[in-house]
Amino acid sequence: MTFLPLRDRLAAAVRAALEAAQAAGDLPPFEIPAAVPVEPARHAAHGDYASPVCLGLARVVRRAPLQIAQALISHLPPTDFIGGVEAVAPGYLNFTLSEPWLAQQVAAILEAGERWGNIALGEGQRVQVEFVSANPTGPITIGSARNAVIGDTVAAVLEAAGYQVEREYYVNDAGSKARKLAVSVFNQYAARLGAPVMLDEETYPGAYIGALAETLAASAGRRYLELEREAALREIMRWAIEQVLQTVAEDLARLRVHFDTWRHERDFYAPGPEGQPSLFEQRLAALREGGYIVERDEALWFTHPDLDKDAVLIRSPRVVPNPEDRPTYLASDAVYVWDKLVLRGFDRAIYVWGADHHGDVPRLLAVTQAQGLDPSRVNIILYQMVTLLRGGVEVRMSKSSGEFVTLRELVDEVGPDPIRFMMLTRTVDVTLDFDLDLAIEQSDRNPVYYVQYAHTRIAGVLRKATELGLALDAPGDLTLLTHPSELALIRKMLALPEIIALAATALAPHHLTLYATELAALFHAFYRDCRVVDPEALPLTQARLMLARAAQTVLARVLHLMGMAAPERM
RNA sequence: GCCCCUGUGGCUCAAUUGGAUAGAGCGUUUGGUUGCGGACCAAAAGGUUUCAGGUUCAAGUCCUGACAGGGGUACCA
Repeated sequence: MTFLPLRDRLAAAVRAALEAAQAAGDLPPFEIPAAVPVEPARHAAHGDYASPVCLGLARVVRRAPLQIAQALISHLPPTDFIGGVEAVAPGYLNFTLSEPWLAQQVAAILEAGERWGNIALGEGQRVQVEFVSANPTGPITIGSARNAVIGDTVAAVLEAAGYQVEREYYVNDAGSKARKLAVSVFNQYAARLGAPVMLDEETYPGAYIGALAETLAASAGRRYLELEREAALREIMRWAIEQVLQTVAEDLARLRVHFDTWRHERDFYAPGPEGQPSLFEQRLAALREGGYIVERDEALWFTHPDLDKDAVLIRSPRVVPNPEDRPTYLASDAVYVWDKLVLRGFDRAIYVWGADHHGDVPRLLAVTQAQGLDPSRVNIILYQMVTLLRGGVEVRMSKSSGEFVTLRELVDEVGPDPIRFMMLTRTVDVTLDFDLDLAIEQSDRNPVYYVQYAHTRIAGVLRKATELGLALDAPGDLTLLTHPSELALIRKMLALPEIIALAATALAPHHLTLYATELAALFHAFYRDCRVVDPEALPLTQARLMLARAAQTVLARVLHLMGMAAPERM
């Protein structure tokens, strides 16, 4: 069950009016724009929606915008939802929704339930959202929390918008970071058993390394000391990464983030079945055939006219001892985008990257194009960094120094709801200060609880009604809903489909927090102005109970889209 | 140097992607319930959207150039 956003329905009506006016000779022939603009009115005096289409048409039609608007009004097709239209200087068409129609929509929302807001925008296209994908070399940090929340919420929004979505975590287990993890574990393992350590390689200092080494020593004894060094490292690497991934999955689950698939970079370099070349070798051959590979200083480079540099390294014997095993990230990116768009057949691939990776964007798009794929099928969400504030002071973090706040600590301290909400309050383009004290604080300064409180408050009203013996699902006379606060609440509930369209199109999940806050505010205003449970006025009570239930449903829907709980009590 | 993001009331941010009178929260000031949960609501003050040009019927939004803050610019990922 899907719904057409009201603005789309209005745009269709305006388009029909344009065509009818032309057919009737009231407007000269001209090409009607592909997209007829309609937007929510910013001021109540302008009605509910406004279309500036006539302003832009004035030149081609060679007539004053206001005249065009007036001509359109008489040709507007009859609809049940338009209550009034006005042509206003300098040429706007202002629409007011029909109030009786608005009141009836409460029933439609109740019938839709948590499907309210679903739209058909995606037309069933398959989209992969790949996010977090942090190096599996240690616990998830708070920096990845923003990534996780953005990715998961974008995925949820796209699902609501009619896409088939898969959530994927890309496991970087083929690079030097993975080796560093293996060496780190090996060294502490060896030290525990009194064996010499490898001093010539960098290691991670975190306490979790010690825990891994402890487990390894307990389960494997001296086995890895007796193995050839590189073979031991390879095995330890594989084992350690699986261990880390397990805790990564657990930590993210505490934030209510789950993945459908975990794709391992290493698989791109494994030989194919029956001695076929690896996926990487296959893609490398294709790129070479396209003339995108140059050889220089014993290394392979990717070159493309769209790059600002003349070439980017794709494989070199100097990166690491075993170049067959360990190419650069660009090599993997090339294989991976092919894997997504061709081998697994996604229509679109969405990447969620921290802004520190912005330099990689042109490379990924170039290497996509170089393989004959349309780069517009690749969308990269770049989000700015998070700074964690405690007591008003920035908490500096660095994984390589071992000083960081883990996601697990954060979730344990403040719970998933404040984290998810606060990570979504701003556009991805803005650096985010995460105020730990505010997140923990359970007061009216904390915006997180404002929305949840509205949901809780409705639950309280419904409990009260039940105590008085009222049936919550009894049909009420919705025509009794005429109070401005009632209608304002309904108007906002009806806007959900277009909010989802907006968030899905722009890949901008922050619109949800804004919408949820506005919806909550309108419920609170309704609650103040209109007593719901009134034994002296039972018909009105039944109608308002329907409205309250509908509002609760929409609030719950938005909270769930954001991955938050919709509590009955707080 | 080059690339990316940002600059909007005291503070933190929105603005449906180029539309009319730029909106919220926090903070400040002043009020509100002998009634469904006060984690609520109302009112007031507070703005030349960093600056200078340009495009357009229309610019916070697009273009050019400054200025300021952040990030990136490895044969790391």
